[in-house]
Amino acid sequence: MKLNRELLKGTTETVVLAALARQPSHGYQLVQQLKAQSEGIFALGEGTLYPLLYKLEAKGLIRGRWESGTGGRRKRVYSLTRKGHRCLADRSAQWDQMVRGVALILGGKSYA
Amino acid sequence: MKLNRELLKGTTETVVLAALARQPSHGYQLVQQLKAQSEGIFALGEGTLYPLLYKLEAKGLIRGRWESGTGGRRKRVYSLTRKGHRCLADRSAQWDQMVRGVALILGGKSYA
DNA sequence: TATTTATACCTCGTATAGCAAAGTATACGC
DNA sequence: GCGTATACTTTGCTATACGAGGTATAAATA
Repeated sequence: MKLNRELLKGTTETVVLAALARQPSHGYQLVQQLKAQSEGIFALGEGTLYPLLYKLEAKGLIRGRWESGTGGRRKRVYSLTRKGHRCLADRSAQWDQMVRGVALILGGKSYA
Repeated sequence: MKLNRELLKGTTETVVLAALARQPSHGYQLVQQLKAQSEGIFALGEGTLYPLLYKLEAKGLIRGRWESGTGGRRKRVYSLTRKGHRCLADRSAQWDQMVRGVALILGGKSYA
């Protein structure tokens, strides 16, 4: 099932923060991790993820460090800052509220 | 708790369809119903709702009829079309998928 | 009667998220 | 040497939601 693009908005930041909270990671890896761990729901394009990472870093929620792994191929590994952890907690709570709000309207009906 | 604006994106259409499925209603009434029924989560502005209703009608998901109630104050009452019911079923399923996907990433942790 | 408040609708400009597409560059297998 | 996978970067596009303003009528109140 292809999800409505708009549905993802606002949650993307949250899932990226959550993924980085579990384990520091770099962009290319994140794209694949998120897709795999969410069973294809969060199949972010690179054009979505990289600008998002820059924004999160500019906001001080994550910090990136250049690493030159095997050979010389550089990659930028991001991890959550303390501020990022606080933000994740907040976003997570907001998400719960959101789910609750939708449930109140949809009211458990299936509409199927 | 003030929700991130972006979080609402994509769900707004769904909750409006769901509200109209329960009971035909007009714009001004919908704004208040949604706010009340969702405990303040879906506090849509009129500048959000009215254009949304026009779009839903243009897509054939809802149909509006002018009614002149008490006195001469006109109001436009919307109800779901058959296509609207099908769309709601689809949106509802997408929402469930979405919630499932986020749960897979956030993994039940509280982050609090 | 005059004024305020509530009802009800309409519209424009702005901010921003996510995406597709294109580009750059290095490492690895064949 | 050549294709593929890795890894990062940037640009332009579309769509959504919102704030702020506007119009107009009915009801309440002073």
